[in-house]
Amino acid sequence: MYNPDLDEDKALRTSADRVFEALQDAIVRGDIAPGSRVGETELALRFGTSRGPLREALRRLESRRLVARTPHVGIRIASLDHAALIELYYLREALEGMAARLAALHMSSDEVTGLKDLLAAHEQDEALKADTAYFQQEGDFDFHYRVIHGSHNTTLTELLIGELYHRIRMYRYQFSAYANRPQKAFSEHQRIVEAIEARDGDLAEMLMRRHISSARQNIEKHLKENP
Amino acid sequence: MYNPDLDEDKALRTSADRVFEALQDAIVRGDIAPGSRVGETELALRFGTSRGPLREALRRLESRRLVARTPHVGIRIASLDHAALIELYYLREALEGMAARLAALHMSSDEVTGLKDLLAAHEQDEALKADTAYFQQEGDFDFHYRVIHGSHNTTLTELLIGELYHRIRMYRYQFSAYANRPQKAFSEHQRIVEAIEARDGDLAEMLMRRHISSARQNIEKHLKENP
DNA sequence: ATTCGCTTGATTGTCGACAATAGCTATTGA
DNA sequence: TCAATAGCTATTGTCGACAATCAAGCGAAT
Repeated sequence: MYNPDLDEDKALRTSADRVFEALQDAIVRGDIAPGSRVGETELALRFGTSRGPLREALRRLESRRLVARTPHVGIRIASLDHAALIELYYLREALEGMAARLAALHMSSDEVTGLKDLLAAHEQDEALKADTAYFQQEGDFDFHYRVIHGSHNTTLTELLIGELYHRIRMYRYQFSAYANRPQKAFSEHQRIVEAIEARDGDLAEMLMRRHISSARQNIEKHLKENP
Repeated sequence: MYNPDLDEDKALRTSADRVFEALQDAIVRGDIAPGSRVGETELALRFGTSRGPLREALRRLESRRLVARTPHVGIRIASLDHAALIELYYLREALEGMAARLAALHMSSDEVTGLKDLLAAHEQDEALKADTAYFQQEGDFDFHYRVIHGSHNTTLTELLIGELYHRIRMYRYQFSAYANRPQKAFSEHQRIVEAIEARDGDLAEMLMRRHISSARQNIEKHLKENP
């Protein structure tokens, strides 16, 4: 799977950058219990550094809402609540809808070809054929990453990939496998690519918004059935 | 004018928080030249603290893209380029369009009344009557703040107000007064409020998107004429 | 018994010193 | 004269120690 932070060329040299990366991964993957309080000394020891660089990493994670901090008390790992997850999907609907519109206008023909090839590869995927949730977990991100990058709007890309997607990934790790109907999602992906290839920005935006909106409704329905 | 960071209740006690606030303001207002390199010791002295808290503040400002940092070299104040400004307006179009849609669905009747009162007050504003740019600088933010809050989507609100608006304010301070046709903007605001009052989410979103889109086109036209 | 206040312990906030890296300068050789 | 290298200097990265603050536990008084 594509990892956005690898784009920051040059190995993350400073200790603060390393611990930022490692801690973010630990939080996203759930290695540290969501909502739990953790001490700075404990974390510094765990990641093999001192409290100085650790605190710098914490401030960046605070900006990404992956940890919450209260002065003189300590830090708390972000907890997952359903309301915030739904809110994130509204954000995705707006932002990725715009990304699809811009992708239809600005993607190079090479990028469009690459996107079509990606979908062709997905079509051969065994997990997709079996209608398993696996496709959603991995291939879905690839598709959305490509469309977002295709917008050629670096601010939009950095915002979606650099800040919001980590939270979405965290939710997926926690409540895994929503029965997201991979085959339905796949056909929606195909229609979006067709609109992009036709350079129809309006249609691409509308289809992407529907795609994400129905994913949200699916989650809401799932949450209503399983309290 | 409304300042979002005042919402974080309790006075910003820690030194890192104070310098974060102060430095952000200095950057936004242009007190520190955009694109200039600044030393950590120099900044620490200027804000009356040591390098520890200062570096924590810098990491948060780095997340907000107000400073850029290269390891072992130093930090550089964010520079303003026109391409990024245009990109920001596409983001605003998507996000504030969604905010207007949600505001139409979720705003309380008291909030709608308050919004109408705000517009009535703007109508009496001397600067607006004279079609001066001043209205755009201050009153415009108030209106947008209220709509964004009216969405009752805290993730969306924090993203727009906490992170993106500082960059927009920085641009406004730099290339001040775009001749944004305040009276035209005001009538657009009125139509948006009417749609919200009618609980017409589709219309509210469409009007907000047009409003921001035409502001962007106005800037693009202005930039084309003045290289 | 309950509540208020104090003491104590632990954790966070801050600072100054030391180590490491990058960029600049000067020197030397062709 | 120019280029390359080596040393130097200034700045950033890291660490450990000290100070400040909060929370919990204990005790006493109503």
